[in-house]
Amino acid sequence: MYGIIDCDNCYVSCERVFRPDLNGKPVVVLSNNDGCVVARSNEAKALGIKAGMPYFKMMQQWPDKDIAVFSSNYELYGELTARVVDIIRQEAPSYFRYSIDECFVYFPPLNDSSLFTLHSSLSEWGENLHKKIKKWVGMPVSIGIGPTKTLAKMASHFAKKYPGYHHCCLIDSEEKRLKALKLYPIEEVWGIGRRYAARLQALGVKTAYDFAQHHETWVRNTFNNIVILRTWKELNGIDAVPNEEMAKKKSICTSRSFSGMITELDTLRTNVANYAARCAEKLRRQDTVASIVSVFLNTNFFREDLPQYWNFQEKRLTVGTNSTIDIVKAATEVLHEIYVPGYHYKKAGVIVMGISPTSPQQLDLFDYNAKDYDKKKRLDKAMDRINKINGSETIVLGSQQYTQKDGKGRAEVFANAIKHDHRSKNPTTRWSDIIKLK
DNA sequence: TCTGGGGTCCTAGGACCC
DNA sequence: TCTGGGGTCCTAGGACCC
Repeated sequence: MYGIIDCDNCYVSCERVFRPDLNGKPVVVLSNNDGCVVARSNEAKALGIKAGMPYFKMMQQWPDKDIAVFSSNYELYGELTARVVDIIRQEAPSYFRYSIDECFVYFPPLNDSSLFTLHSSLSEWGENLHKKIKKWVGMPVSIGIGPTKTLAKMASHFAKKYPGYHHCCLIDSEEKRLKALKLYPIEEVWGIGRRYAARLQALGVKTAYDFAQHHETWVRNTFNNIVILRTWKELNGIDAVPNEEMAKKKSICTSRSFSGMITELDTLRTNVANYAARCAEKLRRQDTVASIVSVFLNTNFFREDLPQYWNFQEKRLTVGTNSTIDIVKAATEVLHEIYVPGYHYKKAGVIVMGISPTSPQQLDLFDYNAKDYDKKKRLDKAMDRINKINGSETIVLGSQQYTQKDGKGRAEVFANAIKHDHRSKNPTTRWSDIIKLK
């Protein structure tokens, strides 16, 4: 059996941990630059606020509503969800984290597990886990349990929707499985996206049950696609979606939209240097190196009145690296190749690929600077440590600093202007934000 | 005025190998 | 008249997920 633990309205719930006064009120969390709505409380959903809706449109549509608005604060969300995972680790025989707000657990056959000497049933296990996470972290979760991951996901939606389940829904019989399938719209099935849903509906498939009832040959012939076939099997109770071993990432991307638009190469270069440095940090955190560094650049697609430009290029390195200096250098070189003056740029990003383990590493026989490998490694280690203790970007490369000329032509450093007008504090990660009790 | 930021997997087709 | 049989690797594009 599989279980999935899913944080309810994750980002909103994180914000409410330190703002209990917002319980029961409409709350939304925005994307970077306060662009779109990415998380909504149940009250906000009830108002009709859609996921992905631009913030300015929400304000136009509900100008007078008392809606609490937060800029995204990933430092806070990352820390609180890590606490949730810590509890799951203690309570589950084995688990794998699927996303920032979801975690799968795997239950071995019943008689093999001592877990069930403590809990008489799986649903009791789930209800207790919910209580513990709510009490210890303040995060509400929904738990679904079923014979396949797809059915567990389905169960978690029922747990979310119907209070009668006490936050945990269990599909452990043929009768329950069929009942759940009949109540479940096809477009909400895990693995069925917009395109497949439209095709299926056109073929008369409205519910998960309609789909599961079709013969395997029909699915094969209609879609000729192994992914959707797995989903069909899972709905029929056959374990088919491979368990991800939480492998190391095969590509790592850091990209941002700018709050305004950028025309100057210098400013783009500073941004790209920062994204590259973030990629290097992410590589080091999973103990890997990359041998391909790529950069993309685009103008504002929403501005049809302006000329449009998009480009992407990569640089292949002889030796895989996770050194901030190396990756920033490579990214900067690529940027110079794709930058064309005269356009108003809205977004840039760095993607590193060709990822392999840090060791064993093939070095370059003909590289005269080989002695620098060690130096750079120690430098990165020192920087990572400082940034971990004192907060990210406490120490950066010079090329990462945003500067502008003052009246006398001297460079002044300033903070990068990603818009975060409604950002909450970080009481769990910043000394300056610690909550004072009276 | 204002529109996010990450990832994965599969398939078809082309280039190449013996 | 007749023109084999088996592979691998890479890339682009399309689908999906959160």
